[in-house]
Amino acid sequence: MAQQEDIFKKLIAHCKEYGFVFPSSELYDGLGAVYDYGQQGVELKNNIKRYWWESMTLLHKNVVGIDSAIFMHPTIWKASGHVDAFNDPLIDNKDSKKRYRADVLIEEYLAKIEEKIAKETEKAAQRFGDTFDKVQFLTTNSRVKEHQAKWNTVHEHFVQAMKDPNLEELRQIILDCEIACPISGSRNWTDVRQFNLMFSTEMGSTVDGSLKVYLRPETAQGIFVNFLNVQKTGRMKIPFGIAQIGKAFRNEIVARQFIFRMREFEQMEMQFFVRPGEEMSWFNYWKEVRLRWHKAMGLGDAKYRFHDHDKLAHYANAATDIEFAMPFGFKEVEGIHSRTDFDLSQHEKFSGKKVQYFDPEWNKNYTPYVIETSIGVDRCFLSLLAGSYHEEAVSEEGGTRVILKLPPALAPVKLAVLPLVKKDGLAEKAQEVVELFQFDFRCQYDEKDTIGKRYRRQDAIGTPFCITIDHETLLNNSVTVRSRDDMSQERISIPALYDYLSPKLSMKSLLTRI
RNA sequence: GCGAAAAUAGCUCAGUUGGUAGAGCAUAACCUUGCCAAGGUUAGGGUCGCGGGUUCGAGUCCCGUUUUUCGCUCCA
Repeated sequence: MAQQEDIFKKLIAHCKEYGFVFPSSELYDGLGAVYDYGQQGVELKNNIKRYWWESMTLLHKNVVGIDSAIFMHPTIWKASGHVDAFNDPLIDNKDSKKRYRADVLIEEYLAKIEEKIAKETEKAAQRFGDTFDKVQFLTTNSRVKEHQAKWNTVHEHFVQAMKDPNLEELRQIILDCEIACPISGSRNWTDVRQFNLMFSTEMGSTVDGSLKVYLRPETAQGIFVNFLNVQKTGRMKIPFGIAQIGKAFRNEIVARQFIFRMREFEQMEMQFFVRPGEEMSWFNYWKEVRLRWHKAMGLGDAKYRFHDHDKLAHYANAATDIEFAMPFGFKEVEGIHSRTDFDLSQHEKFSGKKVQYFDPEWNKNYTPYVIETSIGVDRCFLSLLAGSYHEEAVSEEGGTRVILKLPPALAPVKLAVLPLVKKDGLAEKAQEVVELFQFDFRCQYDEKDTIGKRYRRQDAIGTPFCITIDHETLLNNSVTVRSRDDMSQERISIPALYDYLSPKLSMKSLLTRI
């Protein structure tokens, strides 16, 4: 594990050194859990997105894409459950380090008082038997009246404090009632804080007339609210899917582990709409399809596994994660959820508009069920880097070769064109080769330093092939093609290069492996 | 959020009881060489994370703060 963490550190350093990922706003000491993609990183990231997009929209005739706005009507987040679920007032016990919902602690306290009253009543009922008058007992017994008074005061205070809600008042109630932590037994509490995981901002330029809008915490809702638009204008028949790639934002309390958990991140989501009752077979279908997509990248099948959820979210009736062997353990890269008809039903309820599908075969309307596949672009990016980073001992002096064994179709730079020497017209010849491929493959030209150094530089960014122009090139128009993974070389004539390289570098080569 | 550690050139680090900020690699230019890193010459690059305090004087001591890492906590 220590060795693994060491590799993780090297990976982060490598990302910065070679222009894959930079900490955001580094010039100003950085911004927590936000990162920028550099010149190599953006290419790799775009290639990942293209691989996903084409696998969804080209390989599945019934999957189409959209690109919805980040800003959405605020009520959408009420319907989805995000506003309520993300707004709890929380308080920490400093001794046990446990975190509680402040309102739950107070409610539990009130429930205890109610219990006490009930017990007193029960005891009295047993003592007096048939002559017991419950109403009279409750209004006259001094101990019960004391409990009742306490309950009333606290409850009134509580309701008042929850209105805005007033966090200081909530804490005061906890202190007044001498509520103790169930674990440590202490009353050493922090302030009550509200953790809202959604970022919000104001829409509209005047302060008074502005509307509070949220930065979407997931892209899925943009698909759900466009379900009818796409279904009707695209004449889509169930089953069909809608795919989307886009940014999402979560104000994480603890954001760690490099780009694994960021406050601003990118998702690739596909919502697949199916008939009620058929969701489980589609769930299993997409599980397998998605796993094959990951494995086709060739990082090693053993690095992936499913993790089925025991505890399901409120909207799901089945859920699994595809986990990848990150340097810090197996971690979720993609989630596959059977979301039932929860989201569409909620939007029907909150919008007041019918969100249903007329099935011509069944000859009736229904709310479709949804299978969701949701993958984090950044997590996929991280898994690719972690899975392709290799160090090889090469020379006797103890030198190591650092290689990113990226899938060739996803590599930021596909070809490096290198003149063996600058003089004798080799540099000019190399430029011709660069121009020959400029519309087909991303090429990098490099004439600086020895040829060995240049090979190493390309290895470090994962360039699959290096083309070297030497003196023989001028004689017979052939070049050497050097492979990244095994350093082997092959002599190919320039006119034959395209047919040699294209099958190895094209996106099609990757897509056909799924 | 709590606790611990760290922060000096692009990277890895050195910097003596507190006394003018260094090395290697990397980068750029030129010369030399040419198929798997580390030939020569020269140059650029740091208000030592930021702010305050102690001191004649702070990279060094003290306080605060920011960022990062680790552990706990949290996690649709």
